[in-house]
Amino acid sequence: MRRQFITIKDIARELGISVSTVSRALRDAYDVNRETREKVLAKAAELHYKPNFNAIGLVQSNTHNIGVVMPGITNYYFSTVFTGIEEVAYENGYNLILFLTNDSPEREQRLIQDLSLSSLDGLLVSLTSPEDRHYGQVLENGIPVVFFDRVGGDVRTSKVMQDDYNGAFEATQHLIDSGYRHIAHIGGPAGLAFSRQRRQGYADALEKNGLALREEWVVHSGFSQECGQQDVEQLWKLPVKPDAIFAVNDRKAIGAMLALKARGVQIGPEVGVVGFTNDPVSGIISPSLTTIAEPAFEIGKISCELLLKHIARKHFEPKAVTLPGKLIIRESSRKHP
Amino acid sequence: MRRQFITIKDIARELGISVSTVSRALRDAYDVNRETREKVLAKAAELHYKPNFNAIGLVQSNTHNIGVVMPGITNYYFSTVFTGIEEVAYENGYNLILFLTNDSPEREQRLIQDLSLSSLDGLLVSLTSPEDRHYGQVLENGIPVVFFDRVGGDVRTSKVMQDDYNGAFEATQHLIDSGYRHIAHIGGPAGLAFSRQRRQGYADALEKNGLALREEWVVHSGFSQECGQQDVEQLWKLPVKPDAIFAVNDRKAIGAMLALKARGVQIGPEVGVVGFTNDPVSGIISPSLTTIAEPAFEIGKISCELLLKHIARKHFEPKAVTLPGKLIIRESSRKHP
DNA sequence: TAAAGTAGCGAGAACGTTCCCGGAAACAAC
DNA sequence: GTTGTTTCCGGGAACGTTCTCGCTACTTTA
Repeated sequence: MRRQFITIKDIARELGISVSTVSRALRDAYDVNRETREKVLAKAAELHYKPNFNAIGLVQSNTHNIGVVMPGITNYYFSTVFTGIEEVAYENGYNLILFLTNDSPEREQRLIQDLSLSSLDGLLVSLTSPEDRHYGQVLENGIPVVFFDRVGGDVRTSKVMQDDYNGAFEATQHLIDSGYRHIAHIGGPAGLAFSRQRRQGYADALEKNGLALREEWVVHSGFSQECGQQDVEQLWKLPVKPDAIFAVNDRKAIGAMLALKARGVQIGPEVGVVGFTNDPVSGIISPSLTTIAEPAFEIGKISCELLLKHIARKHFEPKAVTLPGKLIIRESSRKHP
Repeated sequence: MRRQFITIKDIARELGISVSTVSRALRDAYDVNRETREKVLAKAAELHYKPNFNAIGLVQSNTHNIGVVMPGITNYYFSTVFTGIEEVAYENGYNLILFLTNDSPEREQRLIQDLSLSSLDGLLVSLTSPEDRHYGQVLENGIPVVFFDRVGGDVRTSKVMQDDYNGAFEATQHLIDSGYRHIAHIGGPAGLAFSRQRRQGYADALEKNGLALREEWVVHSGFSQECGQQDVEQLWKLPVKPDAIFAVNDRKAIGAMLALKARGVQIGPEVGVVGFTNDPVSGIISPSLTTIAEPAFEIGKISCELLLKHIARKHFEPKAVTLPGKLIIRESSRKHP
């Protein structure tokens, strides 16, 4: 069971010098002769020496591990954020330990309880629960946390998110500019901050253009494509039907489009649809989906960079970074060909 | 910089007993009085004790970390495999450290060189390079490796893959059964084993049905959608054009479909298309894509289960598991409506 | 030429845990 | 009352590394 690796003791013995010297030589070169250092480096390479991070972590109590907590990894947004995180982490010699909550708040809770804080230097979190209080204890233990995308409001730390409000505003404004007047909104879970933000952007755009917000045209449910389909079914039971839909994300927008197609509704001319995310699918489907592109990769990069700063400096002042989205106009919002 | 956590020493001191006893009490209950054990457990909970995995790992030289090496995480297949891996790992108390190669063999090489073997109990790998020799050293160090999806042939260890040959055979047979006779194949990088397998399945299905394989109708390039588009451009320069395409994966199939659409070719009636993967997109696009569904989630689960067995038993006999794919018939291969 | 400074190195504790071994106490058996 | 057995607990080494301190030998300064 127990494995045996080359250690600095082996190097020291073979070279007839002390472990202290080997240790110094392998890190900074201070207090060690150039020749000695080169001999150590050569021997280390020859023996294929690999440092034992458990030992280093034990004495330095840092681990070069970063925990990433996400609802899932199978969708475009999160996997792209992760790729951004990975780029920065890899460059800085950090490993990423990925935890998935599967959109279950209970699992998120349990995960944090079980988390071995001593094997983590920091945490990058996109919340599953509507609140972030359970991360307070992590922070108190001196483990920096950076929230991205789904952020909370209770815990004082850095956050990175897209500009949900303005994105939603712009999306809705675009529908209005395209000639639609009866605009519905199919949103995410009502408890989550970004659901509220996007809804607010939608509502304010309506108001600014003198359009009334009809409560029955605003539906909140889950994130999935199926939810999008169900939401449309619900909307289409109403006596007065909308002529456009702003969806909280592309998956729901696509669900909505499928439901509309099934009803024989022409997307674009009859009913306009705008999503949010810019999932690659949105450019492939037919008609292609107008959407707000989220800077997912950037969000991953910036989150990780901020976390590294928190790790490096105990009292790094928390920052809140908001990145703008970008309206991508495609066919699903073209009323007049 | 240095953080302070509750240790078993603190528990021992507060309870007036030795660290050995606390250590025993927190693990198996053998050799420790029930009362003592309960007192320890209570105190540990009260102080919010969390074990230090660096220390445990140092003495036991196991870490409860599994490394996962993949080309990327942003596509459906790999993110789903990862989710399967995560399920098993989480149940068994293992953390996952995810490394991405970005489809760069050099980066894969460098990654393995840098890998701190002492902080890993095992490795789950989908190859980026066409060969697996560089993992030999990892195995020699006593770190079990399990390959999935893109497996190699040199290193003797467990492998988990889908049945590429039969999947490709079935896909091609389906095209023939549907009435297509001039079937082209747009494949992955020629060096990779599964590219060859799928190509062979395609070739054998042609042969079995008495159709000639035309070398100019077989194109090998990368994996991306753009590659699929380019491959079609290349095929459509030929004097005799194919009337069907079997693509090595859905992304290339979709690229091909976009290129065909751009040329005004009707997909289905004029040219049949079959992919491989069953990416969710394939059911959403129009026309929907006929494809071979890969058991991605299952592959993740089984790979991780096998790896855990290798970790538990030094001389666990390597297994090669092949999972069947499943033909999903949709619109893109419907010649006669 | 003596004092002071500096470069380079080694000894040994420390990090938090497990594990091996020895021993005390309690009890049973002769 | 001695011996043996069991139950429970403590001491201390070990894991591989860093880090602090102190020592030697050489160089510089006055």
